[in-house]
Amino acid sequence: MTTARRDTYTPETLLSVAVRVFNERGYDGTSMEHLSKAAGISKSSIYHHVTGKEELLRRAVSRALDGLFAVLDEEPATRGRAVERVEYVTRRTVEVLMDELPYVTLLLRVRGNTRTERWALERRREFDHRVADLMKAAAGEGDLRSDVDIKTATRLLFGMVNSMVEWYRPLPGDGADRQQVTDTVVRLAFDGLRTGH
Amino acid sequence: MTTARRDTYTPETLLSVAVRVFNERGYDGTSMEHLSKAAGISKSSIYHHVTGKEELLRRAVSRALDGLFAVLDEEPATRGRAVERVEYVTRRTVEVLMDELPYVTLLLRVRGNTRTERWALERRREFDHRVADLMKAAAGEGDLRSDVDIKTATRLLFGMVNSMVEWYRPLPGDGADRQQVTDTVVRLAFDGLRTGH
DNA sequence: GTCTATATTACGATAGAC
DNA sequence: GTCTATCGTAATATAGAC
Repeated sequence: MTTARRDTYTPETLLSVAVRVFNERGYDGTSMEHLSKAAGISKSSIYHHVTGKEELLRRAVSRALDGLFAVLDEEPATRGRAVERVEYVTRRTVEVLMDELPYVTLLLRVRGNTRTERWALERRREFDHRVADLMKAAAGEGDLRSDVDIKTATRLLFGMVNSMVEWYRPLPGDGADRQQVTDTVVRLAFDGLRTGH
Repeated sequence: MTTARRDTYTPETLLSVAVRVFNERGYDGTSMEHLSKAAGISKSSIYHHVTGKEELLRRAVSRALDGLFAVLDEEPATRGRAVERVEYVTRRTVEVLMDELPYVTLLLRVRGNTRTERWALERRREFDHRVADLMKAAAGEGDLRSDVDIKTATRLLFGMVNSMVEWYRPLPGDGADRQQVTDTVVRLAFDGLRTGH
C-alpha cells in the first residue's frame, strides 16, 4: 500500500461529503457554500470535480438504486415460492439500506423539482412495482392473509423498511445489530407484534 | 349561511395553499414567489397575513402536533392493558394522519435548519418517547413477543404508520377506504402478513 | 388587502491566476 | 487541483401608493 494521503478530492470522495450534508440539511437546503465548507475546499474547486450540485445528487441516488435493483436479480429472489422470494427481498432490502445508508436516505427524500429528481422517483416507482408483483404472486399462492388489501400491505411493508433511514445508525464494529434489526423487520412484517400465535 | 365568497385570504386559508406547495416542492424548495403564484396574490400581500415563510411552517406543524398529542390524552389511551392502549394509539394516529394529511406530511419531512424546524423535531421526539413508554409497558405485561427488541419494534411500527403520508390519498366521499387502511395497519402490525396463525 | 417597485442578501456557476 | 474575484439570477423582505 502506497500510503496515499488523501489531501485532495476525487468525485468519489467528494460525493460522500456531499451526501452527508444533503442528508443533514436537505438537498434544497444545501448551498454550494455549505458543501465547500464541509469539504474544506472552495466553491470553485468543487466545480473542478463535478459539473454542479445536481451531478452529486445523481451520482448518489444512482448508487442507491443500483443496490436496490441488484437485489431483485439475486437468485433467491427469482425462484421458489413467492412468499419466500418476498421475504428474501425484504431482508436484502434492509441490508442494502444499512450498507448504503446515506445514499438510500437521500434517494428516499427526493421530491421531484429537477430532472434528476424526477428520474429517481420514476426508478423508485419501478422498484416498488416489481415488489408489488411479487406480493401479488405470494397472495395468489395463498401464503398471505386474505383479509388485507395486498397493495396496501405492500406499501406498508416497504414503508416500514424505508422508515429505517430515519433512525438506524450502524454501531461501529458491531455486525450483530445488523442481524438483529433485519430479523426484527422480518418477524414484525410476517408474524406481527403480538404474542400467542 | 351568508354565502361568504372568499376572494380574499386569511392566515388560515393561506395556510392550506402554502402547505400544499410545501409538500409538493419541499419547504426549502418553495420560494415566496411559488406561494404567491399558487395563492393568486402577490408576494407582498402574503406578508400582510403572515410575518414570513417560517410562520406558515410553524402554524402547519403545530396543527399536526396538536392532533397527534391529543390522541395520547383520549380516555382509551390511558386505561386498560397496555397492549390495548398501544393498539388504540396506533389506530387513532393513523386516523389523525388521514384527517390532517398535509399537515402531518409536512411535519414528518422537517429537517432542522431553522429554529421552528428544530422545535418541531423536539416535539416529535417527545411524542415518540411517550409511545415507546406504552410499548415498554405492553412488553412488561407479556403481551408483545419477546424475541424482538421493543425499541426497534416501536420505531418500525410508527415508521410504518408514518410512511402512509407517501402514498395515502383520500377517496372523495369514501369513508370505507379509511376504515380499510386503518384495519390493515393494525392487523399487519399486531398479527403479521403471513397466513396460518 | 392588494399592488408595483425595490432594497439587500444569498445562490449557482464561471473566469483566470497560480 | 486549488484559489480569489465576480457575474447574473433569484431569494426574502420592505416601502409606500391605491
